[in-house]
Amino acid sequence: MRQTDYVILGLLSEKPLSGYEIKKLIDIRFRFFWSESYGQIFPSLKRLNADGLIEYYIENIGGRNQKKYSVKKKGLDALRQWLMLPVEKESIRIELLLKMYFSNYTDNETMINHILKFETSHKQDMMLLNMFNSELLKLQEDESHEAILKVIDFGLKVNKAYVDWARETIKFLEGRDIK
Amino acid sequence: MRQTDYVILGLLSEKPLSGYEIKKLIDIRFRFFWSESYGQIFPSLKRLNADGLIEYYIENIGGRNQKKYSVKKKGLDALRQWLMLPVEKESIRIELLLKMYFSNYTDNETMINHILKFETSHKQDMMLLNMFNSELLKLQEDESHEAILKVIDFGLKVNKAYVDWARETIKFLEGRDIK
DNA sequence: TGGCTCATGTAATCTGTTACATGATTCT
DNA sequence: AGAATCATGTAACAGATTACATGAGCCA
Repeated sequence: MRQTDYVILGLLSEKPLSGYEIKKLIDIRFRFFWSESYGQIFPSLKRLNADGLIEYYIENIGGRNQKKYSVKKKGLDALRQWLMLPVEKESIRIELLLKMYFSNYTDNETMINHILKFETSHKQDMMLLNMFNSELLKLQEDESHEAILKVIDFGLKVNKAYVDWARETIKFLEGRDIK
Repeated sequence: MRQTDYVILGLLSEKPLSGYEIKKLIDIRFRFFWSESYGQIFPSLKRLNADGLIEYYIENIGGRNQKKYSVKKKGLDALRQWLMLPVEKESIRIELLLKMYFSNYTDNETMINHILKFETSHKQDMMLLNMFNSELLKLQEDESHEAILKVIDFGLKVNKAYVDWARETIKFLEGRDIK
């Protein structure tokens, strides 16, 4: 059992999904802290099914076939076990900071452009997070989306830090440019 | 040429280093945004040397042999080229957020403990960053450590966001506990 | 003397991405 | 008709970690 397996079990615990839908969900909801490729998702579904943690039925929506997977008791048990296990150290790789660190070997303009792209991309993320946030608040089902709201809040805080840093650093580099 | 190669070229551009020293530097200075294992570093040094981007001499310090690598012109050129290339999208995997997202399948106490560990670890990171920061300021060589200070500032901002979130979320979960 | 850190390195394994194949449906 | 999206899947490759091997000097 690897991390991909648990992400899938977790998502299926909400409602039955196809591999394709799982990929889309991860890309949208988890974009700022997780990612998976088809090359991970489909083999994982195959294994989980073979091991009796999930099952599927073929659903036909508008003449289109989908393999809808749902989680079985054994799968939920595995999910619960995993949730109690110590959290793996997060893995983070930010090439931009590497380039910033060694930036005395390039010019200000290059670095400013790199950071501008970074800023734009994370402003985008913040917008998406804000949208997702207000959608959840609208539902107001009293049913605990609280945990999810906390995850969104994490994203907003961290992305704000990113964007703030980018702004300040661009200003700093521009200021140095004039001299 | 992969990312590991450029990290090494960048570090060697400051001063000659052994593979062992490179590993230590990355673990300490880059800990909050990068990591490399020996299984990446040593083969990379071998390749870079074979391709004429770096060279080495054996240094004997206190009877202990070290292969000190230094970067050659071809290596610096490669570094400069890479700095101008578009920045790779950062890759981030935070298992804690996955567990938070699915936390309705476990109890508050478990989650609080997970988050406490996270908080402690990132407070530690902040302390290290602050130390590194004041050391650099002391040097005050006027020689531009500015870029490095900016990298540290990034770390401080992001880790502060982590710790703030952790504090708030623990409070929230504890509050829910009493009810 | 035994354990720790220094120091270099590799092989096996695992993880993850990319590119491709296939085919149906929907949209323009 | 042709392009885009839906949908499932795999093989090849690339990237990265882990565990191990080896050996020397340092410290208690």
